[in-house]
Amino acid sequence: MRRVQAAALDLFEARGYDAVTIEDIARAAEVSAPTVYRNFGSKERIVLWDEYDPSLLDDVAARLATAPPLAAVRDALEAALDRIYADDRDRILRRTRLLMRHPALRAASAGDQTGFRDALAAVLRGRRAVPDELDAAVLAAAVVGALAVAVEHWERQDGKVALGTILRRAFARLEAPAAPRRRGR
Amino acid sequence: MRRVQAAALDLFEARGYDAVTIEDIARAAEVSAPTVYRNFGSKERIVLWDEYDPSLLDDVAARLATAPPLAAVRDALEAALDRIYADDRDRILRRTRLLMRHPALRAASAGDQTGFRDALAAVLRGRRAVPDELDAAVLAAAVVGALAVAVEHWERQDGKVALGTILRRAFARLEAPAAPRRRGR
DNA sequence: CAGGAAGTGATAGTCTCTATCATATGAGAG
DNA sequence: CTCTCATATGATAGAGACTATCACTTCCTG
Repeated sequence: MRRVQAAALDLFEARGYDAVTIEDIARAAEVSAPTVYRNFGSKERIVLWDEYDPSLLDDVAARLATAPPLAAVRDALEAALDRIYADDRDRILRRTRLLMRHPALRAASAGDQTGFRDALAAVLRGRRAVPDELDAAVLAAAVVGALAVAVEHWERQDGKVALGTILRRAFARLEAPAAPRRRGR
Repeated sequence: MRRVQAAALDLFEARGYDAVTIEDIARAAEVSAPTVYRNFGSKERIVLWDEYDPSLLDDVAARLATAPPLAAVRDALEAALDRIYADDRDRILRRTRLLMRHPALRAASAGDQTGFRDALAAVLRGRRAVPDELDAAVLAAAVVGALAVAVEHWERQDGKVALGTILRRAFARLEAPAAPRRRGR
């Protein structure tokens, strides 16, 4: 599967997402087209595959016992980031770059974020950290939005500024949304 | 175009989104299939068409002169809502219902929200209300997320609670994200 | 009335994605 | 070693979304 994704990323970067067919990818990865679909389900999923870490929500739930909601999510995200940053940084950067340049991929990614938002809201409510349904959903949406914005900001600078740093700045803004001014960057 | 959308909504509700082909819609609306594509561009757009109001961003920009960012966006949204609520409430409810039940539509809608988020961030920055790029993007993402969550909450209750009320509650949560408790609902 | 712009329908074709079937590969039971 | 079953793969056929092109109509303008 990694071989298929790697071959697909190469082709997409070389020729553009729309100009590459599933047949091309299958041929480059030395598998058949139906196999690609069995593994990934759709063309977009080849790029989006592996985007999320299922243990992240467990970590959030654990941290909710001692920390306020926003801090719990922020710290869990930073910890997850540290874990994968060393190994997968370049691959994530490549995928994010593709993602931001092709509307079909952006839409699919945004759909994934909605799913993650719902899962996060369920954790916030389940742990009684934010009992009200609407409140939990609003917080989860804000958090997921901040994460997405941070990743896009990171990509726009070619990954030169550590993603953890940007994420902290984004969360700081979330925690004090009404205060437009902060110290100089 | 309204005739095509109305016919499509009827068919989607009766048979389910996936079971209806463009040919079916074209036949029901008494046009040809290529015409449907020329007008809407894609199957999802038939449902999503007319979702946004271009003058909304101008209104936000105007309000930024006198109000803080969150209040400006909130008031502009409520005003826009009041304007369309009387006429289009039922149609929006039907479309939202379809939207939440079919992953392809959810993803497309989420992609639109990303576009709206970027446009809103540009307005916040352009008016010097939130000069920093990341700050503006975080705020815009939080706002768009809150709006989406409010609309979904509204649909989940079959539109029985006024959308404006839900939106105000969502924004109240955004403005004080660190305070988990509020007065009883 | 002539000519041009814009919208429509018809047709053909590409590509994504699904379903089905046959085949191969590998693990465990006898 | 062989039989059996489960799983993965490939090949094929097909539906349907979407694009491109062409011819035709309509309507607007000079």
